[in-house]
Amino acid sequence: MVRILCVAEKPSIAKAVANHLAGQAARAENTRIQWVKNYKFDYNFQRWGQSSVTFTCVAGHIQQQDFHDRYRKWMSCNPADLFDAPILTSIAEDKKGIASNIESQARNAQILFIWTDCDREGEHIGTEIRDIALKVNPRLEVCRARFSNIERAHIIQAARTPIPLDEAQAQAVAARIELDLRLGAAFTRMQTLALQQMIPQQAEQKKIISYGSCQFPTLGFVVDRYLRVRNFVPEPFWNIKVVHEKDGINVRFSWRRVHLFDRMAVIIIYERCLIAKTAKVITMQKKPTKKWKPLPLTTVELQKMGSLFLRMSSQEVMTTAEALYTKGWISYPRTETDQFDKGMDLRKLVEKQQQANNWGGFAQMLMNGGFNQPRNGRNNDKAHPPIHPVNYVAPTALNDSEKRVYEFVVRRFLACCSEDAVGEATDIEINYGGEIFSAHGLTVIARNYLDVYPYDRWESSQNLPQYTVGEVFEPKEATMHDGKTSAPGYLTEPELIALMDANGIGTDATMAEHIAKIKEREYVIARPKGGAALADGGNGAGRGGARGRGRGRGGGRGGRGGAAAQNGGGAAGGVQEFIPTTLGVALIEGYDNVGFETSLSKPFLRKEMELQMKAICEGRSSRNDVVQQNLEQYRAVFNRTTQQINVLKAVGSTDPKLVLRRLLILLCVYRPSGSTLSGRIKPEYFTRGAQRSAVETP
DNA sequence: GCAAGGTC
Repeated sequence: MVRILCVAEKPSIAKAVANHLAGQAARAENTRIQWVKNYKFDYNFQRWGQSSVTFTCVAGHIQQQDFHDRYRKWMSCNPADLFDAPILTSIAEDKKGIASNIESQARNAQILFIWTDCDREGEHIGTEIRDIALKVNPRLEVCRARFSNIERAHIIQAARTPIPLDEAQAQAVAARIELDLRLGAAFTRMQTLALQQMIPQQAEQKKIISYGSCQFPTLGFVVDRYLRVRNFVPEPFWNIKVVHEKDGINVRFSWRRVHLFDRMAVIIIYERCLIAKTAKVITMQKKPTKKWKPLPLTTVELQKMGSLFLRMSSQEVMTTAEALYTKGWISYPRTETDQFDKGMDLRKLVEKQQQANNWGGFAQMLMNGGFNQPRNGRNNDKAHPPIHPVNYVAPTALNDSEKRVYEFVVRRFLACCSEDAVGEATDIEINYGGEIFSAHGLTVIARNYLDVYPYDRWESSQNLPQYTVGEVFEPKEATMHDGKTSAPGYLTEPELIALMDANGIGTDATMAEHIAKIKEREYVIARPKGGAALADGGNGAGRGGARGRGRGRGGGRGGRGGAAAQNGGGAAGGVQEFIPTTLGVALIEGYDNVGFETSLSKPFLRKEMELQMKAICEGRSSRNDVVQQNLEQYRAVFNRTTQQINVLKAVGSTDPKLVLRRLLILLCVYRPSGSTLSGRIKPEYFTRGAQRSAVETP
């Protein structure tokens, strides 16, 4: 029989695929690594016939790259040398056991069949596995499986039609790895060595001042918003409100123009209304409306909702979700997919939740005919299904944060399998002195999914009385009001995640880490939203007024803290907001003003790298070209920055308090245009959209 | 003492 070695990217895939192919629970041999098993069974492959199979796995990347010893010590070389210092590839210390398992299994095999995830990183991991195996057995025939989920039929089809590894994709990843390492190390050392001594706090604690292609843009978003808040100048506005009493109900009409920034104009319009005396109904509409149930859960959405409603940081949410996954309660928590595969038996999963105290009744209702197929979003990573519960677990078996995350995952899943909420909307429009005013009402008729999903709110407003078109009435009140626009809030964690996602900063699995990193580096501090009072007086008075300003806040999910209270009690809303430290602002401002068109803090560089990786994948570019071209560009920034810091040092300030101030000013000396730290509004980036692209607004 | 990516 042919001997075939199959290797998956992670234990769960190895187990699932092995069992599918074996047609039963495959025999699992223990290895020296606790979570890695070698599954043994026979299988009749279309290509090789009846075969003896060993199915094992790795756990992500196996190799690691680092500089030679000579360059590894910080003081052993100039940081600039890292742009072309030789890089060593070796087996990562904690992967030695995994590598030797592959080696010993490969010795006996004739064919290496790779089952890593079908994405770029998976392709690279595949080449790592191949290289290790070929070293001990050069005659191995190597191929990979193409699969996008672990449904039985799909897996069997993949086993039938192996394809070659995609060399180009692996090369693209190799380019990314090399650039991240060289640039990260070079800039981190340079910044730290040059700036640490100038900042007493950093020097005392030997704090690193790191640079990374993801952490810097992440910091950039926080600083960007901070400057918007700081530079915000409230603008006074005026508006008109109309009230009419009918059937004992006070109907409040709001102005279609919302508000105007010209007091005189509003006075004139207001007088026209008063002179007109009566208003005429021009629209009276009642129409059915819906609030759509949520989409199937992706990682990004889990992190956003988690930091909004579960009183946890996105990193805690992820750590907890991973624990729940490892214990077998929820599915793989790293996925971009918001569509359930048609073939998936969702009812079976709903069924398991019937025994729950809190939502069991709802699950039963779904089983008794209430079930609806979930909506489909636009994303499918072809690797993993949306996050969903795979088994029921009693809350008593979970710790506090696990309880909250599990509950959220289950409720979200049940909501997806439920029905949209149904309501009736009433819209009334009146013409009053030539101006249009409107009133909007909502009656919720059937809550449906909302019953199991307290994180969404949709409530009936006051019932509006019946009007008829053409009806004329005299308003009870018409009043003119003034207000002023209010500053946006500091960036919250869910908003930051949305920005990172929309601009392709990090992956769903790493975004939370980058956020944690800029906290750890003391580039930003996190605090509960609305903690200390803002200079502008917060959100109170002018909330409605902010609508007309166009440049609003990013996420647009401001006022929904309420559901947190329903869900587990305690303080409503645990949303964190981020404020950059002086150091954080200095770094971003500094690089923004080094004098290059695109700053290191902007997401475009990452986006650019993404495009170049794509070019490698499509054969339009090569790994070497991309690496060299990028290194050249960054070297210019590196040299310029080093120069500027040297200028700063030459000043020889001894007053530590003034040093940072100087740093800011000096770093700004070379800026091309007349922008300064104060009084500048930078572009706000994409906050929505599945496309992973950054757009520089003019 | 550096990065970001995978995963346990």
